[in-house]
Amino acid sequence: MSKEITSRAENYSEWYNDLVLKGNLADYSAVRGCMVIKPYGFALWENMRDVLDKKFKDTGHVNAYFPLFVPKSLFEAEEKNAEGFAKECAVVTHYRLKNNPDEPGKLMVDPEAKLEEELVVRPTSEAIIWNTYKKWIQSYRDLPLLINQWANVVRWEMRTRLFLRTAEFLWQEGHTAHATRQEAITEAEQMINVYADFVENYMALPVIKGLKSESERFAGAEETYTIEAMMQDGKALQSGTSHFLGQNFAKAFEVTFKNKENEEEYVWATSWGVSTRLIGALIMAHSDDDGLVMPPKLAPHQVVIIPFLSKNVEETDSMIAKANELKKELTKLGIRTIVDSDETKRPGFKFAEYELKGIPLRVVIGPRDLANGMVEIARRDTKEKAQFSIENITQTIAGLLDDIQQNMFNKAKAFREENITKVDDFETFQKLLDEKPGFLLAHWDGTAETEDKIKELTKATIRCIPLDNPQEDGKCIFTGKPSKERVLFARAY
RNA sequence: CGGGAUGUAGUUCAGCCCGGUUAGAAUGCCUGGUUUGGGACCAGGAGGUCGUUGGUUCGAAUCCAGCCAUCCCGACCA
Repeated sequence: MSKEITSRAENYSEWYNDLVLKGNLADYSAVRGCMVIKPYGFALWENMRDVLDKKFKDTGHVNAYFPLFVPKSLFEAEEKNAEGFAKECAVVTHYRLKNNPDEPGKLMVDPEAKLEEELVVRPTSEAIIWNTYKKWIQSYRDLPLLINQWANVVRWEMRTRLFLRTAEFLWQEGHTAHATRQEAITEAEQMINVYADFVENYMALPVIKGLKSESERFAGAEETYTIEAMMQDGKALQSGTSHFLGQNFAKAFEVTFKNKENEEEYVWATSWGVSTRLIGALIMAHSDDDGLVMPPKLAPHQVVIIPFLSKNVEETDSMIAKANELKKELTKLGIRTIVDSDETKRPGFKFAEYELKGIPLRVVIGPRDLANGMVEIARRDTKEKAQFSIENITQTIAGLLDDIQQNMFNKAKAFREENITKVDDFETFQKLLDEKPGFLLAHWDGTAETEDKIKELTKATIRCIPLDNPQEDGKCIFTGKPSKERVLFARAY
């Protein structure tokens, strides 16, 4: 009532904004293009971060932290990388303010305090990190160097959207150095697999792994691996990337090592990252017109217990005691549980509120059911309500959480399968994009010109060349030239 | 960076076209009471230098100009 959500059918992007704002994940700030991540949204990010961080450590990586500022001379060292990001860099030019003599009480940039060299606020950290690696790497014995950092970066985007594209965002960036080309490629592949595993098994969102075409590749990379997920409006969202950087950065920053034969060699590099954008993906993939739907494995709260309260103080106290007792048992099993015994809010209000927040399970403890040894459990994903015996209730709840996790994945996967189409002529290709948004598998002649033209005409881009792609002879959908495999096209966020 | 819009109570907005005593509503908040199995009701109360600077005027939320900020749609991008 007080928190009306725009329906998906009515306006998909307003629906998305409503969920973020009314679901208490984030808020607009006074800073252009920058959002405030609220406690509920940050708790979600922390859960994602914890899982990923463990996966990184399990694959041999360690965390470190590098500076926010990159001197311009370092930033420009790797030309392609610099060129790719130049248009969206925030730059620090001064280090001091002073009182404005013309406007008392106001401050102005002190022209005396101009920096000798401008500092770029990192849009990504390759430059500062490779400048550091130069000092750290001398011998093959120093390799591989496997470092990750959790950080914020700034990209001065023209147009921003909560979580999907903000001027400042949080992410992790792994930067590794290797002795051989093959080892670096193996690392880049390993990390895209780590991401795919995370997104599929924790976010309950199926992804397509693939390689970026040359024009979609990361600036400075030889090869970019990507995972692409489908949102409920059929658009693609790039959810994570892992780059094989070749020796580009090693050469730009002169990072060399002595191999066992005492020969000087440039090191091989990778970098890989995922950002708070994943939160946007999670929202758009699973939520409905009643609010957020959180996958149990990442939900800040997995279970909310609502005891029914009445005028009968004794009865109310016993309901609250039961609720707290259950919470204790669930917490012991590692299930994140909250109890809402707020007497000033009616149940209906609470139901709506927790549905909006997307809490996977709602357990209602009331005198009526309890008399029969039952509690009511409602699941957020299907909206089903049912009575369950209070005996073994913790097992029941644990089982339901697993079931929801699996169901959400299956549902998202079924939706994706329904909306992937093989297309063999351009007319159908265009028609489908407008009438039935989704992913299109089509033949492409492999040239950037064709890719550009298709993009210009349809706004669809090549999301990736899927890994393990079946090889089949065909003709480019646009030019008719021969092609060996289909690539994935879609409109994207 | 082009196009569109907005800025008034914590929030969403009305009032502005056609200037005039004390700037309204809903919701939220506080107090008291009745309620509580799907977004309760009654009564009382607090809360605004109308984004900002300047101009016109006897008088500006309202008219004019500048500035600032935010949102939406495009192009660009994780």
